[in-house]
Amino acid sequence: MIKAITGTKDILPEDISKWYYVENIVRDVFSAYNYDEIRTPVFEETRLFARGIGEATDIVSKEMYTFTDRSDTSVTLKPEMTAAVVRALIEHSLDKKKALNKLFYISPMFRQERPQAGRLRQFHQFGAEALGSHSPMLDAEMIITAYDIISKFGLKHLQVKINSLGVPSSREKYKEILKEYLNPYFGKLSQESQKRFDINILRIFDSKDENDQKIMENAPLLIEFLDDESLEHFEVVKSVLLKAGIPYEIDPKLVRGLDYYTHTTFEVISGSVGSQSALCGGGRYNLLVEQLGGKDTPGIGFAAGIERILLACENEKSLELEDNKLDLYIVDIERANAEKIYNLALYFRRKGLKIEVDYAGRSVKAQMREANRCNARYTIMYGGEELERNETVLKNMETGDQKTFNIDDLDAITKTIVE
RNA sequence: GUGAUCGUAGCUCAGUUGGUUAGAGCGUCUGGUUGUGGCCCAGAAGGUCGUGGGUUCAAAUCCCAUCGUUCACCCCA
Repeated sequence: MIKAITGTKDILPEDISKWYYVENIVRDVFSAYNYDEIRTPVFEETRLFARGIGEATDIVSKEMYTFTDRSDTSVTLKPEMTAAVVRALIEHSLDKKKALNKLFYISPMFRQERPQAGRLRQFHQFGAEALGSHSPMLDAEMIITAYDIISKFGLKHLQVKINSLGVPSSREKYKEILKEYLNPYFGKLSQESQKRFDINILRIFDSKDENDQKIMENAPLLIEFLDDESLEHFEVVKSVLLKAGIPYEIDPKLVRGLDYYTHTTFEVISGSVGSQSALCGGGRYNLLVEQLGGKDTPGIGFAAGIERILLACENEKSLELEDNKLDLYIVDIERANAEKIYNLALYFRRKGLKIEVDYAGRSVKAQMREANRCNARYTIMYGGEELERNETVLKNMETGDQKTFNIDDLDAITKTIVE
């Protein structure tokens, strides 16, 4: 048997209503904040991601689906969306047509990691990118938008964490200070953290090792070394969030792994998805557009994992989905009127009603069972002596009531069903 | 990439110290008289016991390999 690739999942009909539910909310809320949808190809030239995300990041160095196509171009299935959106912005000069571009997307992403709860190799994200403004109001708005969307799924115990990474120069300075602080403890750090010391020292804050955490308790924090402008920017973000009633907390240890972040970073965390608790993550990236060959354009964005959100919703049983109901099932009493019944079905279907009939010539009992399984609101019992009198029976499946109609009076039948 | 875990019908699982034709519940299909569902009852279909080797008179059960699952680490949404 050929199976789906490791880390990929079929979304079966029984689950599709959840996806519609999520996607509808996402589109509605983004629309309220005046975001327009953008769709980019699933694959791009490899160097876009290498340059945009950072050669040294885990995503680029060991997680991308990269291959050469038949014309020897190295292409990569998109592992995240920001670089692709920025590429499109530059390529189509969107920044010149409009001062501020507010874009959202819903799209599959690909990363070759070991699957676990809340992590797949093909997974789906929705997210947004706003390009063209330095305003801290926009940072706050982005966080509010993300929070608004996720709140609509009825999840409890959400945490919003924010931090500021400042500008690269102060961050570099800070890294040196952190190195000085950690040097005496180096031998006591966990192996993982010893590696991080050189590769990405900020990540040591994230360590799950108890001893590491103890050492980091008294470490100097990046936020203490921010320049005045970054601090002021951060102050505005916080005050807007406060007024909007977003229950945020400042997490000086919140470090994002992608190279392009500057200033504000944030995450929305849920306690009900297992170990991969970040439902959503994002931040400001003022240098990325220029880095990818565009004009100096500030940007900010976030991405949210749809599978993780659905996992949280399932664990909290927070989604209230309506049953998928069939309007009408037409039962062929004598199993001899297939063609007439099909035409009848056609009539109702073209009226926009959801109709099913039996294709297997089964017994009335079997057809009724099938109607029931389909959650049919009504059945028509077609045939028999009623048909001889040019009549047919409409049965309400919930109450069991039956009404007789003239077979030609389809309007009356439609009316009853629609009501 | 590392560690652990599990792999028996469509689904959830049972299968005793290796011993005859591998079981249950749910689901599916049919039927419980002539044209009516949800409950109930009866019957039927459905399994290369993940795959490949090995040990043994005998393997779903023991050993090895391999593929896959799940969870965690790393990292990230």
